[in-house]
Amino acid sequence: MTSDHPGGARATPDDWLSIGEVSARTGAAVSALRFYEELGLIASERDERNQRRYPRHMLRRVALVSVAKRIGIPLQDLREAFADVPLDRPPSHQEWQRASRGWKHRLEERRQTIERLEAELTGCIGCGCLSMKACALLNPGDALAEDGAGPRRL
Amino acid sequence: MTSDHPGGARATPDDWLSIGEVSARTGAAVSALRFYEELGLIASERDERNQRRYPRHMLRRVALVSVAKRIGIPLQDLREAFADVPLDRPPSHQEWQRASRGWKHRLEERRQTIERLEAELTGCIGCGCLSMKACALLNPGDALAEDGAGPRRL
DNA sequence: TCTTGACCTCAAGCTTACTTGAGGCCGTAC
DNA sequence: GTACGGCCTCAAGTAAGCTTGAGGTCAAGA
Repeated sequence: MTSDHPGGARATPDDWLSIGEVSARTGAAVSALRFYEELGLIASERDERNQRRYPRHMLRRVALVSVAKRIGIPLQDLREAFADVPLDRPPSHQEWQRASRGWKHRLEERRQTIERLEAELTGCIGCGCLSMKACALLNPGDALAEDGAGPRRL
Repeated sequence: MTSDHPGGARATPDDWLSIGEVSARTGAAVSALRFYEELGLIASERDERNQRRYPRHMLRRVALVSVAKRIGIPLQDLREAFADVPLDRPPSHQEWQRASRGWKHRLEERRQTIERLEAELTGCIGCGCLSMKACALLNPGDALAEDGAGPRRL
């Protein structure tokens, strides 16, 4: 999708990127790209020399993978989130939007978790974390240590 | 744990938690706790039967480890961030504060990364991500794809 | 007395996310 | 023509973060 509308054909030669080009432009290692392909996270076609050729829209997928990696979300989750976005053609605006929204939701969750932790840690800084019972960091939402541990030195 | 204040000594028997107790109260698996100890992230003493005994303040360290894990920050980073906080005694208010602040900073960075990504993804949703050049997601701060890929539709 | 449960060690195994290495093809530059 | 760079495959290795398994100790309950 690069040149202007040569009209018609979906892919003129220039539309395709080699694995090295994709690597250079996304920052992902060549070996990582091959690996992502194995996982079905991205896809490529082959040229007459059996070399991978990537359509431009694949850059976006690679970027998503890098993002997931950067913030520690498992690639498997990414796969699920973008399962409905086609790999074999540029996704439609709508397809992309739908998946993006789900993914954004995922990011929001992640951010909120961190925000909560930040707040808790701020509390801990304030209290010096000497009050173990009150420390939210110590009681992460679920298993509250409430077995009457008795007084701690304050 | 559990009984109240037998008073005085820094460590009356009741002040110490078994590995099973720590596991129950932090949610970390027993095997994980042993692993964290190997890494030097937490520490324990032994009782007369060679079983691990954890001082209460260790719960906080375990909580920190769980947090790091939850948000995908490598344990090695945690180790560095809390390197100056002693393992062999309850950290002083000051020691804890200093390390906590560094760690909070780390959390903030993480959150900001995610916020940026969220914003970028929102942009992508808005634009349908058809404009590759403008897509921040595709150009994560560094390697900009500026090789004159020519106009894209839209 | 025997069993059960909680703990111990050490070694091996597993998952995720890749990297590295060996061996080989092809096209271009010197 | 040969060296080089970029690509290919397949297998093995690596690092992080644990879990699982084998084999053993000890104390308390039926």
